[in-house]
Amino acid sequence: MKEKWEMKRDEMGHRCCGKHKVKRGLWSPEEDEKLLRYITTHGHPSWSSVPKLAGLQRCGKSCRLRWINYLRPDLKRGSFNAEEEQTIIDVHRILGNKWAQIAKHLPGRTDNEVKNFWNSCIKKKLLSQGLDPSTHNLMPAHKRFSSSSNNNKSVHKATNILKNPTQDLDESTTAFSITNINPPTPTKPNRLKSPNRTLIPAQTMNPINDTMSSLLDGENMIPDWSDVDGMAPIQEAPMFSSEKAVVGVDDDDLNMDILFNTPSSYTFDPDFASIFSSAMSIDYNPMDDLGWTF
DNA sequence: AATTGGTCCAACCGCGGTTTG
DNA sequence: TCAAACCGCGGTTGGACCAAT
Repeated sequence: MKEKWEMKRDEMGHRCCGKHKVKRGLWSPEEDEKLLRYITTHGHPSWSSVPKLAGLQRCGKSCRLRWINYLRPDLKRGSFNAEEEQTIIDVHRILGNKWAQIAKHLPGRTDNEVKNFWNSCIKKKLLSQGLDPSTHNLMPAHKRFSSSSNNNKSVHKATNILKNPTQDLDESTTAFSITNINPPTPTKPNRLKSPNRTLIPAQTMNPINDTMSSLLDGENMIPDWSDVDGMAPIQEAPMFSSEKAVVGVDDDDLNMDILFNTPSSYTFDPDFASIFSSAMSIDYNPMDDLGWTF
């Protein structure tokens, strides 16, 4: 049973489209075809005029959304890979819920897709690791580790390392895994809701070091945060080589391990307070990262 | 086989910023 | 200068799907 306001809304159409009665809900293949054909032929100088010109009973907003999130030819389909996931986590840590900005670092992905992936997968993963998804800080003790004893083990180990950096660490072994707490969760393949949905094979994605390196000024390797909004995706993944501590991304299980002398994605000053600041500080401020040397 | 509860994703809503007349 | 129209974004929701019971 519909509420009165809902019936009025349906009768009147979208708020954004005023008096025109428009179709809502899932798009049919016929509608997709009409929109696709129109936009590939004419472009979309004005979204508000697209539905009329394309012969669709939809509002311009709905057409725009359908194009951006589904019909655009450059869209990538399928599950997010480990590198994409790490990119999202890292950029989110810097930008927060700026899904559109985050999506710019993931070619072929939409803000909606990133947002859904965050809410359905990454958020839970961080929570299960005792990390606050909004701040990426370690949550207070009473809020975390309620479900996993492994988490406690990892943090205890990290705490020990912090107290005594030389203990447990050598130059070739993984000393501490920040996220190696839960087994890797295989991402489900996208369900094929729309009848004409096609899956495009995953392409090589920008690894996280692309994202982070784009924040750095070339010569001094100092983060240029002023350009965060304008960051363009970078195609090639520069490989840092350094004797400093390295936080890398494990492709197999998306674990971020702190390694030594391993060419990987990030290099940090071997000041352990800095290395572990993101994982260990409850009052952690993302801008603390500025103290890191890359 | 039917039911139920959880997950995931496509699409909608509403707001704020920008453009236009 | 201002109001209306437009656009883009983030938050939210509805419902399809799936697994457990």
